[in-house]
Amino acid sequence: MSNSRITDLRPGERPFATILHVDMDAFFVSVELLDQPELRGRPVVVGGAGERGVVAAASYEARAHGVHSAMSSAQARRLCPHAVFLSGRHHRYVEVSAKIMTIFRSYTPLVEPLSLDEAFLDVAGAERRVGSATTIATLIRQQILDDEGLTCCVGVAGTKFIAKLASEAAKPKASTKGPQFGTGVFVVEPAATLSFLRPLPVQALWGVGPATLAKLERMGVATVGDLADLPEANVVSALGRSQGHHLHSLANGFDDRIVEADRQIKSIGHEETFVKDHRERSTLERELVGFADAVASRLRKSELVCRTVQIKVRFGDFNTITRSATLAVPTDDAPTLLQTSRALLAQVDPSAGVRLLGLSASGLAPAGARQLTLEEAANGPGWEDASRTIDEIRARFGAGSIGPAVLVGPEGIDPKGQQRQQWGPNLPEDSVRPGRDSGLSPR
DNA sequence: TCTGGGGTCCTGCTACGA
DNA sequence: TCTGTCGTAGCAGGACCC
Repeated sequence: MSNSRITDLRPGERPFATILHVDMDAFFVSVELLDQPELRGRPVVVGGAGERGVVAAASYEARAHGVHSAMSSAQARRLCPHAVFLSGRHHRYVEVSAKIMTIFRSYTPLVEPLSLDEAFLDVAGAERRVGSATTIATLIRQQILDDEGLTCCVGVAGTKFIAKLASEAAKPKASTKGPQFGTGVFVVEPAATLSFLRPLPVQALWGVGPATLAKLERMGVATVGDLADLPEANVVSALGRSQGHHLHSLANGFDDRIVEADRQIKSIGHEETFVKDHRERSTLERELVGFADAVASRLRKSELVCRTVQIKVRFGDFNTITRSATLAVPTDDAPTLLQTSRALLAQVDPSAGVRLLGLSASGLAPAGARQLTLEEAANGPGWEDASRTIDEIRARFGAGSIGPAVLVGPEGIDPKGQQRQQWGPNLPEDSVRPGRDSGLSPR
């Protein structure tokens, strides 16, 4: 690396590629194939088992038929009727993800998980001990394969954003002849950043979705290079100051975001799409009991309290509204969340039919920072003791062992917040089937 | 025939106090 | 006392990500 090159570095860019973006291949599907190896080679779809679900992950065999994540389950079934549809086991993915993150942390403490199946790693400090970033990327891939039986792709670059694009370039591609294997590791040296970046379609930029893409297309922007060549003022005028500046910087290869190992969560929520739209307020209020219990439980598990309570209501026509309120005293208890969310729900007319209801808590702070109310100071905490006891019982006997009486049905307690319905409303047990042909018979 | 769940971040508007 | 300005907080909605 010459000195002249170093002076050419863009803000935030390392002189060498030391940032890794690791992305697991079709993670949820791959975990399912570990546990059900007889499904290997077949089109497998995780998610979309219900009527209103969407696809969370698709195997490369399913992708060859045009199935992709976020597609509605109905469309996925039309494109690939012989696929095996699985409803997903979130707890299992969390378990495997934790093992993978442990592997990452054995190389560097600077690990920023983005989701269960991807993370940024800053390996600048590990290079002297282990080897170059490319060597580390190769070692990590091999160890994940050896220890967990899973494959992944790694992008290596001088910034987070380029590393993420690089991992995309390393991925296998689906085709009708089966998956076309990628390189597994793709390195973009800082000197090659612009030549790698400029030909990419502008939607490759992080933050360009359908709405922004439409605006950019109206400006004649098709590639990242097109956007980079525009005066920043034009982009800011079209997209607003923050987004305009951000995207223009990314298009020119500038990205000064660091790998943050200890990012704080900003909100905790739970929402559900119902199998059928609900029109009765009493039904929605009953759902809120479970949501408040789930959110409060997660707040306590994270040792956090919240100041803001928000409900989200999506009607049958997909129109979505939110209502929020800020509490005088931060809380982590279910009765307060329930009382507040019910008051917010009272502002909403559900008669048009509610498709989805959600409850979230934000304005989070460490639980120790909570001030006692005058009442609590005088009488001692009341509900807090009960909440702690509930948490202890759940830790010992499982999430469904105790809960609000109103949620007790013939099957026992329905524990919300266990990711039961992560990819859409579940159908009754006997109507959720893995593919049209039971999913296990030979084709 | 549609469009999940769990998040983050940003923008525009309004209210309010200094 | 009235009016205008400014900063901030709260609220609602939108866009985006995996």
